[in-house]
Amino acid sequence: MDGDTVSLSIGQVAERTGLSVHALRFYEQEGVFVEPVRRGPGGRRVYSQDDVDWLTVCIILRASGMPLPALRRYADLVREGAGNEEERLAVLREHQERVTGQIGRLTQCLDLIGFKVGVYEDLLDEAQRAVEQDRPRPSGGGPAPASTPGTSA
Amino acid sequence: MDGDTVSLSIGQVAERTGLSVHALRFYEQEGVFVEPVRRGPGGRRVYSQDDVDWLTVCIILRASGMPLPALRRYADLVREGAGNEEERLAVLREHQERVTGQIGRLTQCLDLIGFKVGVYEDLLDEAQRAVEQDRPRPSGGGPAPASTPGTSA
DNA sequence: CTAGGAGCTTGAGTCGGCTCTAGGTCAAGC
DNA sequence: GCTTGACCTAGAGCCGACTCAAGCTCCTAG
Repeated sequence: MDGDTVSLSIGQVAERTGLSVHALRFYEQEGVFVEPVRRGPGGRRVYSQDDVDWLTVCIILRASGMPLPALRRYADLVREGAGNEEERLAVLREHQERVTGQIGRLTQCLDLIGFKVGVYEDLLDEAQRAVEQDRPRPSGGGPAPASTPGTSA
Repeated sequence: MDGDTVSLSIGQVAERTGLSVHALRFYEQEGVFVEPVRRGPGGRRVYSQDDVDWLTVCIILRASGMPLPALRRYADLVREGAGNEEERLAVLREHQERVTGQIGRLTQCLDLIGFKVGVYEDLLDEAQRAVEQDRPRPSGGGPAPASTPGTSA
């Protein structure tokens, strides 16, 4: 790999990961990196391609809701080296389940939202049709909207 | 409906919605309710079945990541009464897209996680097979795990 | 030689969404 | 009369994950 041949400043890493320089320093402090971040002249951080690759994974895990402590734990295990693959797997599996569950819950919510969107679309469609036919909407006898917040709002 | 016939204390509502009494008071303060919560003797809150139904919707919207301000806006529109259905629809559609996007992103993340889980499973499978055959694992020549954090860790 | 820009550290501030505390009212039961 | 328990208000505190500010060191260009 070319992990050794590239060396990036914090600004460059921020640019290509989308993380802020603040977040990068924060992550370092939180022990998210596998290797301690190297330092160049003047104490400046020097990142390798491997660091960026690792960050890419981290970003994905974070984006899917893995809490920082779990991420740190995972980094700890990787840092320890070979021999703890079961534990790494456990961390990943736990997160996998979290995400699967979350997707399931969101999908359920989406059903309800879709249903309500449909209700309002129908409502507006009808109103629109009434207008187009130059037939004033019945204002007293029709189905009264918003009378039962739980189902119609 | 039986919205008028039931009247519940804050504790009962907490019990049947799963929200805490704190959260209920907080939501009220944040303007999440459509009707101002009625008060009984001694200034105690009295909730109707409609309130509980509305809360059920709120819980689903919150669970799918709708921010409180959006929820309040939606409640505001419903409170205003008929005539603003387009706006309600807009709020719902916006949220619908948020959720769809979120599910998409989570699904992508899940792909990567599944991939990594698979890698570790294979790794451990192999190790297990080696042990069962009473054949000591090669410790120097095999594929070295964790050498490229981005893909193997 | 000085101004700008990127980086450094430490520590404080922010935001969303609750959660908890303090101090008080009220009704029921012993 | 006293305790208990559910409720009230106002306001403080907490958690996670950043984000920002102050005050410093460098290096480079004009």
